[in-house]
Amino acid sequence: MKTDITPRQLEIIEAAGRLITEDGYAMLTTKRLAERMQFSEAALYRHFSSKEAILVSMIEHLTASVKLRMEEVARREEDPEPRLRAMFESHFSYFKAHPEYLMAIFATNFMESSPATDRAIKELMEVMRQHLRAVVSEGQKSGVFVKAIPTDMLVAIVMGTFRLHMLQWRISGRGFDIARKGRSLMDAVISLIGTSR
Amino acid sequence: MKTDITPRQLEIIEAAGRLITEDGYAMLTTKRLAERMQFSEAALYRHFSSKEAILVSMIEHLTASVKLRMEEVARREEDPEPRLRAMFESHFSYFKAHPEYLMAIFATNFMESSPATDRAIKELMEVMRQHLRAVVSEGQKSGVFVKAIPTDMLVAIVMGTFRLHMLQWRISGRGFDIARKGRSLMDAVISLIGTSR
DNA sequence: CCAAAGTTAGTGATTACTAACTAACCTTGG
DNA sequence: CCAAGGTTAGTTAGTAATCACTAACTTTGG
Repeated sequence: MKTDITPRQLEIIEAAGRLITEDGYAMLTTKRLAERMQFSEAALYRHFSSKEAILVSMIEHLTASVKLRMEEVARREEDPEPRLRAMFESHFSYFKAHPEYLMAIFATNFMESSPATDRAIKELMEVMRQHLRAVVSEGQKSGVFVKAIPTDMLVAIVMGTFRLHMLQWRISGRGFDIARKGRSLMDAVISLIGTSR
Repeated sequence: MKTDITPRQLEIIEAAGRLITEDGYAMLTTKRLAERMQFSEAALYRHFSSKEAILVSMIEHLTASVKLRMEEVARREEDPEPRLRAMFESHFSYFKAHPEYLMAIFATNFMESSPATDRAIKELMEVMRQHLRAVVSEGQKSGVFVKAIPTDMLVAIVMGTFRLHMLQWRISGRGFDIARKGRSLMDAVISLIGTSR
């Protein structure tokens, strides 16, 4: 897995993400992407070996960002509950600033279209899950989250709620404040899985 | 919205769903669909006016099924808690029997590819949400579900958990028992949003 | 008999990608 | 110092393959 990327490659990735977020995955064509980049179709292939490579690179870029941000949060916030909150805050502000990567969260539909893309998406989901699992598990140990329910189930509940929130934001055309609404939604979830109530 | 469908149309819809679930949406082409149906491409157009119409018809068919099943459950189970459980039981056994419609749950990704498909998918999500909202709201009124959290948030949590469960089932290649695992996951969710604990 | 459901043989449009060429910008050796 | 050579990033003009879809004709069941 290559994670190093040239500035020009990043521009292309961002443009591709924007196209998908705006008009859907089916509308991401090399022609349209080249138009957006204000250069010819052939120029794309000076930076990427294939269209698939652009997608994979984009998902890997997002994965790297998630890793970085989650590790930063883990360093900043020690206690499970504020840390869980901070993790979502980080996601919300990131996607607010980079809505072009929203599609990667829901990329599961063009899954099975190519093994490489498939793998990259699974990796992204897994990275998110692992970071979530760590904090939830710790919270259970320290007694702030309920112990009666298996860690993986709590993780599934939290992650599922987060994903649906992102999806509804996207469906609404980003028509509401993802951070504000997300904060209160996550407050609700945390209060539910919390032991204090 | 047309919901009446010929037997032959249903066969085509099922074949299309199977193709998408097996190989991804990008692999649903008129050529491959015709091959599956063991007839020529042109024959497709004796039953549907366009490829888009097939998709829309498929989603509407699923929507109709959801409506029917949820109404049946509402008639069978009065109390909110067992009714919520029965709703998910119904979904699990339905998708177990008809995995070809799984993609429609995640269809939100190829949204914006066409307005008609877009509308049909939104309608499906809305129908599911409304049935869920009804039972959750009733449970809050009767005091079996927590009142401190707004209905719509509880609905988002339950629905998000359900969707992620379905997604993981799909990612795993339907490699586990969706009903068994789903039952305990939903037990966990219901215990969390319940007032008894 | 005729309509419903199939066939063959195409259509133009679009797709991702490539070959061949070039202008501008390093790098390096005499 | 400076020119020869190499690299980078662009260009134009294609390519074969595939796409959804159609026209015109045929078969068949009630």
